[in-house]
Amino acid sequence: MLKRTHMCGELRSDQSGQTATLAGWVNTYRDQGKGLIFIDLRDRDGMTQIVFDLEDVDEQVVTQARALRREDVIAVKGLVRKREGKANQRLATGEIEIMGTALEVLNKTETPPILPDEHDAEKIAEEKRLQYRYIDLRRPRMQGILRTRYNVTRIARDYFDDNGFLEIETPCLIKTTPEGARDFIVPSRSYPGQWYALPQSPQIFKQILMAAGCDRYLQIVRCFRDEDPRADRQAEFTQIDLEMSFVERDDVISVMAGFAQTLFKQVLNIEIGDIPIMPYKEAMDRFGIDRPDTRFGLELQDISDLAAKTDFRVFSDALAKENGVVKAIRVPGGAEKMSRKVTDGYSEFVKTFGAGGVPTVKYTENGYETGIAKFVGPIADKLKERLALEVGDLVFFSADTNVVATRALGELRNKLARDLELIDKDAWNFLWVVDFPMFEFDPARDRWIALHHPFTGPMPGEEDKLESDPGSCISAAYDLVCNGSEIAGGSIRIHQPQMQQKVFNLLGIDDEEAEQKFGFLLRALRYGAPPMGGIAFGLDRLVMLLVGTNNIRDVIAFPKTQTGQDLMSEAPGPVDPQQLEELNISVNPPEEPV
RNA sequence: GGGGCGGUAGCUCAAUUGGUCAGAGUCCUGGACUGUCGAUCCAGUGGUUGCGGGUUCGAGUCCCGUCCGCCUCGCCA
Repeated sequence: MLKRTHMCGELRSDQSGQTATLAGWVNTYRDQGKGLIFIDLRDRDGMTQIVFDLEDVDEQVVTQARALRREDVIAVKGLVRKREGKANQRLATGEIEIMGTALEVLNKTETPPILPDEHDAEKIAEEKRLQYRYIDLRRPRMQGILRTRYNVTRIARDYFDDNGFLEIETPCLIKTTPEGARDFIVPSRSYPGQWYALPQSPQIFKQILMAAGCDRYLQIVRCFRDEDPRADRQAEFTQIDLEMSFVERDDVISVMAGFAQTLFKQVLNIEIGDIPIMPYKEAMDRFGIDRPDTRFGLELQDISDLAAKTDFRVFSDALAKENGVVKAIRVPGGAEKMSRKVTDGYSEFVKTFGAGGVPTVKYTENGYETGIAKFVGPIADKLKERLALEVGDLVFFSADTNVVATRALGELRNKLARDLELIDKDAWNFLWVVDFPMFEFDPARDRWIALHHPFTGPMPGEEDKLESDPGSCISAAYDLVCNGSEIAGGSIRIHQPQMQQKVFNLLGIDDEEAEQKFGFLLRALRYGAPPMGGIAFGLDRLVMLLVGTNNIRDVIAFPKTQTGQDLMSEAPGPVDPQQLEELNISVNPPEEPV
C-alpha cells in the first residue's frame, strides 16, 4: 500500500518540489479527456487537487484514473507543485496540486446513495443522512462538529484537572430510582425477575464519591431517559458531570464560570466575562421562563391591577382565578409589522401551552386600535405609562393563572424575537439563575415534587421553611443559561441524613420506602458525608451552541430518531428466543412472525 | 398518547378539477474535450408514486387503515 506522507489539508506552496503521498476519498473528478484528469481528494483534514497528465503516466494509472468515481478510496503519490492554472481561493491547499505519478485504488465504492456534499447537505432528507451516517459524517461540516465536541471534552478534562478534579467512572447498571424520568431497564440473568436500570444521571454515585473522600469528581458520562425525544433532546445523551466537597453555592458557581470562560475562549476565542446572577423569580417575572434569553427586550409586564379596572371578560375571568394575572408584552413598532392574520397565528401558538389566546391592541396616533381596544379605554393612560408605549407599538396580553399566562407569554416572547429577527447572532449572553423554589405542588399527585431533584438542599437559612412553608423554601440550586438555553444545572446537596429524610417525607416517600429505595445513599450520609455540591453540563447542547445548530442529532455521531431507532444499525431489533429464555422473560403479546 | 408537515427514479424535486403525467435536474453508464475546480457538451440506463384496502370507466391525485421521517404538546426529578 502506498503510505501517506501528508494529510489532504496540509500542503502549501512551500512544499513545492517535494514528493508526497495522500490518501482519502474522491470528492469530485473532472475528466478533461485524453489529456488531464483532476481529482479533489478529501480526508478529515481537508482537500487537495490531484492532477494526472495522462500522456505522462503508466498505462495502468491512466486506466485506473479514468475509472475513478466519487467516494472511491485511493492513495496517490506525486510531485507537489504550484498550479499551472489559477489558485482555488476556496481551498486551503488551493495554491498547489499534486502531479500524480502512482495511484492505488484502495476501495472501489458502489454508487453512493448520498454524497457528502456541503452544497446539498441541507436538502438531503435527514432520514437518508441517518441511514448512511458514515457517508454523511465525511462532510467537512460534520467532521468539524465531531472535532469541536472532542475539543470540549478535552478542554473540560484539562480545566478540571487543573482544578483538582479526578475523573471517576460510575456504573451503568444500577438500581431503578423513583421520581424523575422513565428508566431504561435491563434484565438480570442471575436474578430472574430483577432488573437493573440505566442511569438517568450518576447523581447518587457522585455524592457517594464525595462521602468516599474523593473531594472533586469529574465524569463525561452517558445518561439515559426513556422519554420522547425533541429537536434538542435524545433518550441517550452526555453530561459533563461534576461534584465538589466542602463547598457552598458560590464556590461551585465560581469554578464552573471559570470553565465556561475557558471553554468559550479556547473554542470560539470569545471573552464571556463575568456571568451575572439572576434570581428565579426575576427570570419568571421579566422573561416568563427559567432560562431567559437576554439578547433582546420584549420583557413581560404585570398589568393585573390595571386589567382589573376594565370590563373585559377575559381579564376579569382570569383575575377571578386563584393566582390569576394579566401580563403584557410591548412590541416596539409592531403595529405596522403585524397583520390580524399574524397576531391570530400567535394566538394559536400560545394555545399549545394552554393559554386561551393573546388579545392584542395597537397603539397609534389615534390611540388604541383593533383587537380589544375598546376595553382598554378606562386604563388608556396608565397602560401607556406602564408599558412606556410609543406610537406604532403593539401589545400582546396574556390572562390566566400565573403559571399559564407567564409560560405562554414567555414562549411567545422567544418566538417573537425569532420571527422579528431581534436576536444579535454574535451575542453570547450567559447568566446564572439561582434561588429556585425547592418544591412545586403537583395537584394531580396531591403532593410536593422537587423542582430540581430530591437531593438538592435548601439555601442556608431556609431550612425552617421545610416544615412551616415548603412552597416558599428556596433551594441551593443553580442553572447556567446561555442565549436562552440551559447548558448546566446543579445544586448544593443535602449531606445530612436527617435533612434528606425530611425532604423525602415531604416528597411523599416515607422512611420505609426511603430506606428501601435510597438506603445506600442514606447510609453513606450517616457514615460521614462532607458538605458537597456540583453541577452537570449538557455536552450535546453545549456543542450545539458552539457549532450553531438547533438539531441535537448533528452533534451526535450516531443519533436516534424521534421513535428511538438507529436507522443505520436498525436498533432496536428482535433477540433470539434463547436469549429471552436465559433471562426468564416472556414477551406479551408475543412477537408476530414476520 | 394528541396536533401539524412530509414520503414519486440511487438523490433532490415536478406532475392544473381524478383523464398521454411517469417527467426534470443530479448521480450512474457510454462518448467528446490538455487547466479544470459544484467543469462543460452529446447520448443512454433507471419507477411496486412508503405499504394495504376502498371509491371510480380511470387514482401519484379522493377516502380509510398502517409504517417511516421531521416539528410540536404531554412527558423529560
